[in-house]
Amino acid sequence: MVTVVDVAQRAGVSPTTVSRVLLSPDIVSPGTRSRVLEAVEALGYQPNPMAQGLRMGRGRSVALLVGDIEQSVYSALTKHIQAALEAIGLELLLFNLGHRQDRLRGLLERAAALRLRGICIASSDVIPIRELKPTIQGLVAGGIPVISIGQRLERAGIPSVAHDDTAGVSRAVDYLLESKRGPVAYLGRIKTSAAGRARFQGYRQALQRAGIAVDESLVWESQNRYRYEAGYAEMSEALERGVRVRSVMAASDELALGAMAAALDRDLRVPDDIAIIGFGGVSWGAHVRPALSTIAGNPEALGEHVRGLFQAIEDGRDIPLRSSVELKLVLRQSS
Amino acid sequence: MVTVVDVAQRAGVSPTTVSRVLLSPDIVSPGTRSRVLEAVEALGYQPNPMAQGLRMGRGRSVALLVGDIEQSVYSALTKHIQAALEAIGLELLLFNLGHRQDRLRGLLERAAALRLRGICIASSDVIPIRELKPTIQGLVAGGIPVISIGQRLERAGIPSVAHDDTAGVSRAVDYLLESKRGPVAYLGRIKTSAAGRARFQGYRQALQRAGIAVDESLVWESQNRYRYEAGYAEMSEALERGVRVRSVMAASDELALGAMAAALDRDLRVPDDIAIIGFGGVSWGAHVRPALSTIAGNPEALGEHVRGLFQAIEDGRDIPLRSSVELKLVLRQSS
DNA sequence: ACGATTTCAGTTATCGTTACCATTCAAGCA
DNA sequence: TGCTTGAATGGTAACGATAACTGAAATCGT
Repeated sequence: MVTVVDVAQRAGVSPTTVSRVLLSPDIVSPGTRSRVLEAVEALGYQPNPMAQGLRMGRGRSVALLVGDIEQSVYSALTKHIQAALEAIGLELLLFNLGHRQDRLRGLLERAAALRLRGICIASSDVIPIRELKPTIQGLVAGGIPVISIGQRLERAGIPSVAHDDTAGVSRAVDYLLESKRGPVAYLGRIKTSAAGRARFQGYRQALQRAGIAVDESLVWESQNRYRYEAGYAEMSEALERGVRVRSVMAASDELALGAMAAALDRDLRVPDDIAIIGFGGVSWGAHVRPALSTIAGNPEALGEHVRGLFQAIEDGRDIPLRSSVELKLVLRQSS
Repeated sequence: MVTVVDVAQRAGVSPTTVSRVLLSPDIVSPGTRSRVLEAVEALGYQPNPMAQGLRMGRGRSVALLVGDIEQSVYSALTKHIQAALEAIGLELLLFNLGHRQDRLRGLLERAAALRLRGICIASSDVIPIRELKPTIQGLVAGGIPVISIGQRLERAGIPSVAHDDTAGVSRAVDYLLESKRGPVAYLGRIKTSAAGRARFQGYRQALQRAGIAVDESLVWESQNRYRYEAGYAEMSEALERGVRVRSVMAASDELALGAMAAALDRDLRVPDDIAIIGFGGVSWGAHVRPALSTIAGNPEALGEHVRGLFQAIEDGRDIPLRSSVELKLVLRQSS
């Protein structure tokens, strides 16, 4: 492998100068600079990141701790974060949490030794933040920024970038209300997570604006996470009970699909008998029949924000504790 | 941060001994060893990976070059590969190719400088292998193994682990034939990729075993990759033409879903009028109505194989140029 | 035209670890 | 006993890069 010394020899300068040309070109005279650059080019020199990392006290990789890469929300996010980091010359070290808290803890403890450039936590699972806070503060104090994506952790002092769930759901419920189909039900977990609360809050806000009181029999609080079966079960149950409902705002696309399947299995027509809007904007939503209307996330914008944050960090600027990204309402066949 | 020197002082030995305890414990006397271990424990020492990497000439990270992490095949694979690598103390550096050849090339060229432990290419896209071969050979010669996952590149000398597509499709077509519904169509790209050829080969083998000649009007060669719209278009067209067909073997789940939608849109019943089996085993296949029968991949087994390969590499053993993983036929409602 | 300041490049030390060689000491053997 | 052999450990020099310091030349102001 070709090293700084090789380049230096070829350019007739010292290794330091080579380093300078690469890191802060403006403090080197134009003549020397171009000679060095030429040598770099000719020899195909690429700095050894481990030597750099050792010397500078930190590497070029950012760890992404993701809830479950297999879920499309996370894989989409991962894709854009990777692109965003690559755009500013950083690498993505991927760790799949698989929804296990102990792994998060362990990873966070290893992080300092890894000399990471930063840590992104992208998980919608409940994070034992109280317990983790000292570890995280230690990391931040040691120069390793920790940010949360998709889950608001700003109250714990962790810069967070997330979608504005309340506004998104609110807009979708507005739409369902405007179509004047009758009662709108809400399907999703509410109390178990901040995101759940935020989404439900959007539902309440929309009803409130329309001057409608929340009917408890139309709030179906699914217990079994955000999965398909729960949606199917809740919808089936409501239909069994004979609840009068013309549209459903589901807090996830899986739930929505489950609810839709339950309705279809009972020979109800979607959207004629029941309109359904999901949340998440997963790609398969467009391919099921009827195609699922949904409140889609904007992973690209999320990625851009992350890029902005890291760029700010690199430049030594302060970063905001809270940033929001707008969701968008994607209307397809189901509503 | 605590270093070897700190540990050495506390244990009353030299840094060399500490290093030895950690890397080859058996050449240190039990007494010293336990004293060192105790000091490591007490101080919470964690080796600096960059210093190690610099000294030893390579790091602990493996790059995964993935076609498109957003596709569930790849995200599932990524998940298991990450777990497999972590199990042997390696880290996963993720790069999303986004189906762009130039990126693959660029990444491969940067790889040597990154001092990677290895490179996994997981892409079903056409790889300009002839052009890339010298670069890859350079990497291998430089001690960085390159392996392919999901695409057979063994003819180019690249160790590959992939599903046995031919056997999988063959088994599924056997099943469709056995149900005696009549003509079985094949839907998918054939000539454009080795995987396409392998899958089609499975179709041919099954027909051949059953003593049936391949009917060209039942072979629908979709041009537009493996996507939904292509499936929809091909199926529609065949139906328009009045082709007599009772079941469809689709080379991807997206194609299958497209074909299914086309059939459904023409008021045909699935599986009663037309049975459909897809390929890929994506998770949403279970959630669409009717639930999609499919030939499912086995990403976990793939991950295990990769772990085996890297373990072998670490141990200095030779690795096989070709390994296969069995697909499994998942029968749901559509067949 | 002379000292003060700036610009530019080189020298040296260091980041934390491990490989190589040297050293010590005990055991084995004739 | 004296010599070889081996096990166990320590000293030191790298790995490849950069930061702090140093020195020389160039620029500046008056």
